[in-house]
Amino acid sequence: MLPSPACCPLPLPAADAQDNSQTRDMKEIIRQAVDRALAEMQLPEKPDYVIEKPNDPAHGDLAVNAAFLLARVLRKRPALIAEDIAGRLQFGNDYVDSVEVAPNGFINFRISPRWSIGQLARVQSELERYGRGEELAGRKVIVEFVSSNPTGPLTIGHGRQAALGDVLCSLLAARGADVTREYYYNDAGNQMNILGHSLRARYVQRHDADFPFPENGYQGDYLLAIAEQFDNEHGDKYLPAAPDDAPDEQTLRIFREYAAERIRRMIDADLQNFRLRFDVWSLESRLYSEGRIDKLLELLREQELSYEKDGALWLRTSEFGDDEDRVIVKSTGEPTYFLPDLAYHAAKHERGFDEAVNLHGADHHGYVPRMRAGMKMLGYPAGWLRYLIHQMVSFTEDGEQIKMSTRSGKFVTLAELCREVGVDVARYFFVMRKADSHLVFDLDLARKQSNENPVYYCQYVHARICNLTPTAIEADVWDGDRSGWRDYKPGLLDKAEEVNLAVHMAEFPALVGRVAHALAPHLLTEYLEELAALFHAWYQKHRIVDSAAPELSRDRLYMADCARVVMANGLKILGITAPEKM
RNA sequence: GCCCUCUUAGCUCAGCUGGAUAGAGCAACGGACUUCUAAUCCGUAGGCCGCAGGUUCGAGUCCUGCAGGGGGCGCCA
Repeated sequence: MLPSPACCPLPLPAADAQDNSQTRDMKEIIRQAVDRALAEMQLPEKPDYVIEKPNDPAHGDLAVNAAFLLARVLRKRPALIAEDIAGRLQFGNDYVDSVEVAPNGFINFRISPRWSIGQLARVQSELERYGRGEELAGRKVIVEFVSSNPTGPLTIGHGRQAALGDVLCSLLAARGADVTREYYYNDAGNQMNILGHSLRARYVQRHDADFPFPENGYQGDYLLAIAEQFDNEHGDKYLPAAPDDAPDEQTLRIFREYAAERIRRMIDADLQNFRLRFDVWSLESRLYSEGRIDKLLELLREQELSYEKDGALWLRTSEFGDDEDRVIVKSTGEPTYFLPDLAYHAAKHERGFDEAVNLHGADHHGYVPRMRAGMKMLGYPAGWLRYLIHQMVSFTEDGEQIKMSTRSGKFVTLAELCREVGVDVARYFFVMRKADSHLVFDLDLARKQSNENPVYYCQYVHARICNLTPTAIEADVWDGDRSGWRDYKPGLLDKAEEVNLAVHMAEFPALVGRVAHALAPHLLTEYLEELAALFHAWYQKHRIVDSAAPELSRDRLYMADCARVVMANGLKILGITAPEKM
C-alpha cells in the first residue's frame, strides 16, 4: 500500500466565471468565437482545446491549439484545419487586432493594446480589493502551522513554516475563505518533562555549580535566564535536600509549568515580531483535562479499532491505509504523540471546519499516512485533512553552509535572523521557493540593500511611485488626489512598455486565484518581481511627470498608481511592508 | 532494504491542466547618472532540462527503470 502524496492542492471550485481579468475575459471571448466556428464545422466531437499565452510574444498574445487535436480525427494537416477554423471566426468587438495561422497549426491572436489599457479601470475601482475573489466564499478552513513543543524560542527552522503558513492563509482569505490560523502547543508529553528537568538543573546549578545537567536536556541560554527569574521568585525553596535526590512529581510539575509559561511568552513575542497573528492557540494539555483523550480511547475500544499487544495499546491503522498498526498507549501507560493528535483533530472536526490544512517540515512526512488512516477511521471525508509538507532550509554565508547549532550561537533563533536581515526580507526569502524544494537562504544576499535583493527591488517600485506625487504637484500636472483616478480614462498610453505593464497587472486577480489553489506562494513573489521589472523598465525609458505635457503626465501617473496598488496588494499578502520612501 | 521528495545556465531557481526556438535573478563581460531616488535600466555571453527507454501529432512536463542529493521508516515528538 502506497501512501498518497503528502501534499495535495486544495480541491477548489472552478474559478469564478465573473473574474474578468484580462486574459480570462479575453480567453472567454475567443473561446466563444472558436466554439461557434467549430460548431459550424459539424465535427463528430468538440475538441478539448486550450487557450494560452505563447512563450514567444512574436506569436501573439493568445494561441489556440484546437487544430492539433482535430488532425487525427479529420486526417488532415493541422495547418489546413487551423485555416478552416480561422476563416470562420467572428468577434463582436474590435479588440482582436489580428488572427493568424502559424505554419504548424496554431491559431494566434493579437489583442488590442486599448483593451489591455482599459482593464486598468478595474484596478482603480477595486483598489485594495483588487486581486481578491469569491470562489472560496463560505468555506471554513483551519490552517495549523508552526505547532511545536514550547521548549524554546522559535528557531530559524520554524521560519519557513511560519512564513508559508501565514501567506497561505492570506491567499485563501483573499479568495473568500473563512480562515482560522491555529497554533497547537504540544505542552504535554515527555519533552515537557525533559524541559522541567532542564530548568531544575539550571536552577540548582545557580547554587551548586557541579550539579549535573540532564544528558538530553535543553541547553539553550534562554533557560539560564528563566532559571534566574525562578531563583529570584523562589529562592532556595526547591533545592534538593541531597544532590542525588530526584524531584517528586509535584516539584517537577512546578518547574515544568514555570518553564512552559515563560517560553510560551517568548514564542508569542517571536510571532508578534514576525508579524504573525494566530486566531486560536490550542493546548495539548487541555485535551487531557477536558477528558477528550479518555473519550477517544473509549470510542476506539468500543468499536474495536484498538487492541492490546505486548502491554501496549495499538490502533488498527493498517486496515485504513497505513503500512502498519501504531501504538497509541505505551506499555508504560503513557500515550504516544499520535493519540492526542487524533483527539485534537477530532475536536477540530467538531468545530465545524470544512477543511483542515496542516503544515509540517519534511521530517514529519512519514507521520502523514497514519494520520490519514486515523481520519478515515473516525469517519471523516477523504481530503478533509490536508498536509502541506515543506522541505528544509539551509543557510549560507560567504558561500559556505552554516551549521545550525545552539553552540555556534549564530542565527539560531528566528528573532535573531529578523534582527539581522529584517522581517520583510526574512518573510520574502522563506516563501520565494516552492515548498517541495529545499531552500537555500543566502544570508549575504539577504543583507544586501541593492538591486540584487528581490525584496528591495519590489519595494522600490512602491517607493518610486509614491515619490511621484510631490513631483507631479510641483510640476502642476496633477492635484495629488487619487480619488480622481476612479473614473479616469487614459487616452495616450500606447508605448510597448505601457501595454506590457497593463497586461501584467490585468492578470493579477487570476494569478492570486491560481496561487491560492496551488498552495504555492512562490508564484506570487515571481509575479511581483516581473511586475517590478516591467515597471522599472517603463519608468527608466519614459518620463512620467513632464510639465510640458500635462495630459500625458496624468495618463502615466494614473498607470503608475495602478502599479502601486497591485504591488501593495501583493506585498500585503506576503506580509511585507510597502514603504513610501526608501 | 522499503517509502516520500528533489535533479533545468557557473550559482540560486521559475516553467500553470503536455504545445511553437526552455525563461528569470545573481555571478562574468560591455554600456547608461546636469534625473521623477542609479535600491534603476539597456546589451553580450552562458543549456544532451541527471541518464535510458516508453506513451503521441508534440515531453522539461505523463509512465517505467537507473544514478545522485535531502528526508522518513520508534512503545520519539
